[in-house]
Parts: sequence; C-alpha cells; structure tokens
Amino acid sequence: MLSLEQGKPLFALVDCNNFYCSCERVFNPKLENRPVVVLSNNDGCAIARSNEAKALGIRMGEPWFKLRDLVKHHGIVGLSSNYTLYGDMSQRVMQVLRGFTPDVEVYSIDESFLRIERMRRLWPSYTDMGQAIRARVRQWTGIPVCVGIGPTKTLAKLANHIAKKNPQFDGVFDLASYRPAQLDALLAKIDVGEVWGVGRRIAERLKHAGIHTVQDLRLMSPKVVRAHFSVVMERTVSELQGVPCLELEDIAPPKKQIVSSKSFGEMVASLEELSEALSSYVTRAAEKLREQGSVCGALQVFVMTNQFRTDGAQYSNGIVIPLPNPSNNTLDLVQAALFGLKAIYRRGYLYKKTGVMLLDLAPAGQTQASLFDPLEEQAKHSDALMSVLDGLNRKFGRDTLCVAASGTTRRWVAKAENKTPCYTTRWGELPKAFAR
DNA sequence: TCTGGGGTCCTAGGACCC
DNA sequence: TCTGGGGTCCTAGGACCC
Repeated sequence: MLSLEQGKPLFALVDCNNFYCSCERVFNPKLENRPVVVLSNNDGCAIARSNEAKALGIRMGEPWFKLRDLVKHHGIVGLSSNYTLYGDMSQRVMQVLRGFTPDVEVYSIDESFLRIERMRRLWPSYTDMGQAIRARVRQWTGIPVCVGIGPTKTLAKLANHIAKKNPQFDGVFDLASYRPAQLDALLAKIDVGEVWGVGRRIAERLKHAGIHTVQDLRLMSPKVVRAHFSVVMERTVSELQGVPCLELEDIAPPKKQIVSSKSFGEMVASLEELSEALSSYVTRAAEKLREQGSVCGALQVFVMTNQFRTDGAQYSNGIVIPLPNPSNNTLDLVQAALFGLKAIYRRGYLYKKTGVMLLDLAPAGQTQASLFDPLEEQAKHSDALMSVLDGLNRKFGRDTLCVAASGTTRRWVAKAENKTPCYTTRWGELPKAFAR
C-alpha cells in the first residue's frame, strides 16, 4: 500500500464507459451507434446502457418489461448479461493499466485508481498521460475509458465525472489544469449528488439544508458536517478540499463475507427444488471461499417470496447456522445450508429467491481448533477432494463436477434469453473472422 | 407474466461486565 | 428524595458503492 505520507499523492481514476455494453460492442460491431441495454440476472432490469439508450431516458435499474414500448419504437437491443465475458475483459483492461504503473487498485469490475505522481516526467503533462492510457486501453482491448485526475480519490472520481460529461475534454480531465476560480465555477454547476459517498438520502438532506452543488459542499467545515451527518461524510468533505483521507488499496483485503443468491426463472414451491438451487449457490460461494484461501465459521440461509406481487401470501426468513468446525469444504457447507433451509421452509408459498451468506471468514489453516476437530487425516482428504473439484471445474467449465444435491432438471435457473457467446473464455465460442 | 447481485462501513441500542 | 460510570460485544438497520 502506498501510504499518504510518502509525498503528495496524485490519483487517477480510470473508468470504462458503459462497460458491459462496450464489451458486447467489441465483439459485435453492429451494436455501434445503436441503443444497447444489458440486463440483470433473469433479464430483469437494465444494468448497463449505451449512450444512445441513456439518451432515450432509460434509467439504471429500470425493469425491462416496462420498456417494451420504447424497445419497439427505437429498436433497442436488450442483451442478457454475460459475466464471464465482462470479467475476462475487465482483467485485460486492468492488465493494460498495470503496464503504466504497479500502483493500481482495482476498485470494481470497470474502474481502477492509479497513483501517478511518480510518472510525471514521462509525459509533458498529466493530461497527456491520461490520453496515453485511454489510447492504449482502447487499442489493446477495444474498450473506451475516461480518466479523471486529482489529489484525492474523491476528487479523481469527480474529475472522471467531468471528463465523461464534457466532450470538450476528450475523455481526460485533470483538476489541476484549471485555475481555482475556474474550478469553483465548474463545481458550482455539478449536483451535490454526484459526489462519491453522497447517495440519494444524504443528497436530499443536504439540499434541505441549502447545499445543492459540489461547490456548496466543498465550502462546508468538515467538523460541522461530522456533527450533522457522520465521520464518513466528514472524510468526503475533507477529500473534496484536497486533503487525502483514503489511500490506494493495491492489495485487496480478503472478503469478510461471501454471498451467493439469485432469483428464480420461475416460482418454486417445493423444498426439493429450493434445495437444489441452494446447493448450487452454496457450491459457487464455496469456490469463491477457497479462491481467497479462507474457511467460514458460519453460514446464513434465506428464502423469500416475490415481494412485488400483491396477490398471494408473502414469506421471508433467514437462519444462521454455526459450523462445528470452520470449513471450506463444499460438502460440509451444502449439508449445513440444507439443514438451515429445512428449518425455515414453509409449505404453501411460491418462492422467488433463496441464497446463502458465508460468515465469520478466516484464513484457512489458522483457526481455533475445537475439541471435536476432524482427524488430521480427514482434513487432508477434504482438501485434496476440493482441489480436484476446483481443478476439474476450472479446466472443463463450471459444474463439470458438482454435488448431486444441486439436481439435474434445474427448472429454477434464471432466464437469459439473449446471451452472447463467451468469446474469450471458451474454445467453442471464439469469434470467427472472415476475409473478403 | 416480467422488478439484480454482491459488497462495505457506521450507528444505535441492548445485554452484560466490573 | 437520592438510583454510577465506563467499557465491550453483538445485532439490526441504514446508508453507501458498483
């Protein structure tokens, strides 16, 4: 981790434009210049929109079925999400960024923070450096990005927003390239809700107090903000004023909980089918658990009916199951989860969703031993079995080897009616190029 | 008919301890 | 009539992020 004490930091935020839509466009140029929407699991709602789709007023999270008319009139393309593709494209983009500096924090699937103050001499200006990043990512991956540059993460975020919204900056904006008075005027035109850390609720409260723009918030005293809001907001205001409070976290800390849950393609009533679905989610969660080298000490199972429906009875419940011995063995976890499911299952409801959360995560191999620990020999067998399982599934694709409890009919799997191929991760689905 | 999934952090309040 | 003060741990709920 690059500490803030090591000289004055400078951050760049590199953010992919309309990331999921851009990934689709890389492999299907016919999608260029058309309104494209990528849908959530189950083809439920819009989670990524091309600029053309945004221009039609399609909002983030808008249910797809409500867009039916708009779709008909404007020839909107709605694609099921293809996370395998997006995950792979993301890794490629991040790899290109690491070619510029090792000081990269992958903040989400489509954005990274970079510490750039040591790169200054390689380009005439930071803006030129930003343009170089943009050009290389575009050329090597096909993905368009914007770059925002500022002395704190919050300001880099804001600069990125400015780069995105103002075409005259050509996708790169360095806050330092503006004189203070110019910057004040610019920030006085941006809604306070655009600040990183200011969500819908806090924006409402701020506006109620007469704070409408980023500039208004920037002029507040952090102490006063703390008194009326929280330490988090205090930090945000300090960062807006150029005082860095957040460091670059280039080494991802292990996750504290792992969740796997999904809505069903069709409603599920029986315990058997719920068990199948839950087993498959637990399998996925356990894979993630082993990937980060952890074991879990407890898991939580939950079920719920469709809360959007007004007819029919509603039911939702959850239960935490402590494990006698911390484990990352899929079979142990499935067994515990099914035990929990049995306890909260009620007959007579139509379920929409179930899921599992792995809790009390700890590094494997350094947990408190219990009186009833399995024999060392057994533990070794368990580890060996899991590495075979993971190895086969990595090599031959997910679910090549899975627990029988996850079933074979799988009526409950989510809808994905318009999904593109895994162009970059499956031999059988490689894109084909033809010469004329 | 159709409404995502996966995370983090902070705060308040209760239980309990000395 | 007067009814301490400080600390920890846990949980639930709320807010935020992508």
